[in-house]
Order: sequence, then structure tokens, then C-alpha cells
Amino acid sequence: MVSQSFIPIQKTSQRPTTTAHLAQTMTLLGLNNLELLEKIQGELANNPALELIDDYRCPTCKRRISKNQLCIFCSYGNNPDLDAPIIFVSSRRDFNNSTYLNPEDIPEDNYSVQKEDLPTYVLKQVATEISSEERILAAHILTGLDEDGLLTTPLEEIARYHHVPFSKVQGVAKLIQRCDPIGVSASSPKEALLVQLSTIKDRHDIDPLLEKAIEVGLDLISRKQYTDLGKLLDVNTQKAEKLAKFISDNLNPFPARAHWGNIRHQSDTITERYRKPDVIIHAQGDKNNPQLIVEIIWPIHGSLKINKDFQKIISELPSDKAKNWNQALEQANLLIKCLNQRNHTLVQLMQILSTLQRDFILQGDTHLKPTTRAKIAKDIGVHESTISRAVSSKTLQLPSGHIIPISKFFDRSLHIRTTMKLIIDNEAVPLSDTKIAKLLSKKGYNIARRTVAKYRAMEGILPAHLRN
DNA sequence: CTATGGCACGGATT
DNA sequence: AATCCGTGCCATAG
Repeated sequence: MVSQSFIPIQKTSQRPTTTAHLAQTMTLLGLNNLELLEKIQGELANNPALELIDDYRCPTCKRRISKNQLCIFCSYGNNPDLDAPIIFVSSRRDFNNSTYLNPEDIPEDNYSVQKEDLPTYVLKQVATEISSEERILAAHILTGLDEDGLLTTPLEEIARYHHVPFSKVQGVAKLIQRCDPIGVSASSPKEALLVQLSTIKDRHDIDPLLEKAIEVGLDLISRKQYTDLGKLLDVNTQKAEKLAKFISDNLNPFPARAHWGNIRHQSDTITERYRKPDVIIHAQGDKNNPQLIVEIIWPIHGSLKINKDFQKIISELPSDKAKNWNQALEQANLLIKCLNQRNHTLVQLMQILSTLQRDFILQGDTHLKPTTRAKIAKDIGVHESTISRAVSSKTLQLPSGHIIPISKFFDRSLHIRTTMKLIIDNEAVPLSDTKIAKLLSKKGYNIARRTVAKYRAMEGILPAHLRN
């Protein structure tokens, strides 16, 4: 069904043969790049049979490349078919420094800054504005940030620690909060929102009620209880919903997380860490018919190899003593094989996904073609659970710079929901669910009236009589 | 009588 | 086996 004009991928890996092989491949596949990095580093530390050598090779085709470079063959792949996406595993993005072949091609992303880098990143911004004494305070504040960019240690404590007046620490904190990402080092989501609001206020007119809404009604907003919010603010529900929409569209309660596509902030599902995506898709060339370049991020540089010296020493040991070490050797071998397998599966997955969902990638939510993990599994010829693992807990950066969870590719109703939103956005008079259902079926989406209601609820859209 | 939300069922998906 | 999702039926509100 999917036109499969793939770039030839070397058969570096066979199907898992042993159960151990299978088990480990499965575990590795379920890890995202950050977890994988931890895993590999752990293995390197514990297993003397394994070593990381300065032999930079393209993880996809094994050709030799230089550090932090893309593989010419894979990235620009001598692939005559421009409609086919180019897929490759790339190690060019080092976790600390990255070089891009084509800086213009790389979308602005504030996601590339790794978690540990956030303090440094912010400190640089304030460094010029403050005295060296204050810089120490700033550093102290910034080291107390949690993953969300919020401050966990109270300012009072910091003041006491450094024997300086509270107001001074507060001053530094205020300065930091105005840095990018705005609101960083706020003590709570509420404070972060207020700071962001006040910076917007400098440039635009905003509704004074917004401040009050955040101040007193934040938990109502997050629970989407607009009616109650309205009562609290003494306005009607529509107005309350508008306020809430403005807040969720323009403000971010967790400063360290850049805006995540238009992911719905469903109460507590935002557990994703602030980190790089696992896959990056670029669009290159002709604006109207660009070629997709899919980079699967590989967290390490150099090649994982069996340590030859180690191997030699072991082979000379008497067999009864070598037993444990042989096991380590086995394990190292297995790991390397399984990592290859993991890459292979991911490449295949992205090949199918980026071909099938090309329109979605380039043009947005309305063009998502609903698929299931099971179908993809069938196409590649692997078990469903394999795909499930490959998809889970991984994120992808679209050419637009938005980061989405890969599981969004499997959203069964996103395209309908977005067309529905379009209809509602453009309606002259509020349309009832029945009418919306009819309009949708004209566009080829046959869904029940009841389902329209469910989708509305999902998108946080009010029923017709409460809209205007 | 119309519009909509709650509940529950069954089939698909993971 | 557990979960998710679309849908029908029914109660309630306007």
C-alpha cells in the first residue's frame, strides 16, 4: 500500500535468534534516546568487554565519517526518487555541541538545550546585568531548579545561606524570571504564569481579569471547570472559557518545557522530560514539494566495539577461570547486536510513517491518516508489541519545530477533531452537534452525533448554546 | 421538542 | 488481559 522506494539499507542485523536476544532488543527498543544513553553508559562502566572507540561511522550504513558530521551518503542519499523520504540514524547531534551541515535547514529550536544546560543558558543571559556577588546568588537559584524550570528551594533559605537581605535575592530572582524561558525560577506554576503575563502586558493590552483568573482560579482552569471559574470572577461561562483559552494558548506553567506543539494539557499526562526529541524531521528543497529528511537521534559518538585486548586475555585464560568473563563477552556482543536491531527497526518504522504521514508532517493535523500500530507491524513484518515499544515514550520534532510524541501518528480521530475545530471556528451561528455531524459527513467523516459531543469535550469546546 | 451529558456496552487496539 | 473508543439509550434542561 505504501510505495516502498526505500534507500537500500545494509542488512546489518538479523532477526533475533535467541530468547535473550529478543528480550534485550525489546527492552532497548522501548527506551528513548536519553534512557538509551544512560543504558549504554551503564554497560560501558560495568562491562570491561565493551569499549567505545574513536571510530566515527555512520550508524546507518557504517561508512566512516568525521565527528559531528552527517553521513553524506545517507543524509543526501544518492536516492534518485525525491518523493521518498531519506531516513537515517544520526549521531551528529552531540549532547553538548552540535554542528549542522546546513544551519538554515535547522529550525529554531529551544529544545536542543539539554536539561543540565538550562542553568548555564539562563546564567549567561543575566551575567552581564549583575554584579559578581549577585551572580553567586543567581547560580544558587538556578541550581535549585527542577525539571520544569521551577524553583524548589525557597528564596528565604538562599538569603539566609548567603547572609544577604531577602530583597536582594528576590531582586535577582525577578531578573532571572524575565530571561528566556520566561518565568524560569518561579516558585510555582501560578507565579510562572503571572510573570509571563506581565511581560506580555508590557507590549500588548490584555484583559485585567486574566491576572485575577490565574491568581484565584488556576486549578479550576486546569480542570476545565469554566462555569465555576466564571462564578468566581463574576463573569459568564463563555468569558471564563475565553480567558482560560488565552492562558493555555499563550502561557506556559512549566517554563523549562518549550511549547509542545498544541498538545493538550490533559491534567497529568505531561510527564515528558525536557529533552531532545528522539527523531527530527527536516523538510528540504522545493517549498511546494520538499523532500523529507528523517534523522533518528543516536545518543553516542564513536563505535561500540568488543575490546580486543580484553578478548585476547580471556582467550588465554584457563577455561574454568574464563567463565565469568566469557559471559561478559557474550553480553557485550549481544548488546551491540541488539542496538543494531533497534536502529534497524526504528529506521523501518520511520520509513513507513514518514511516507504514509507525509501530508500530516508538512501540513498539519487535518492531514493525519489514522493508522494503527498493528497495521504498521504487519507492513514491516514484526510483532505489534515491537511497534508499540518503538513508539512509546519517544518524541519527534516536526519541520515546524514543534515536538510531538510519536504516538500522535496513531491518533485515531485527530484529523476529524481538527476539521471539526475548523468548522466551529468559522461558524456564523453556533452549530448544534447534529449539524456539525452532518457537515462532517459531507466531508466524508461519518461519525455519530454523540461522537461529535465527545470530540468537543476532548478539545474543550463548549456546547452550542454556550458559544456565540 | 431539541440539545446535550452520563452511563454502559461491545468491539478494536495495545 | 487491560484499556481505549465510538455509539446507543436515557434522563435532564431549556
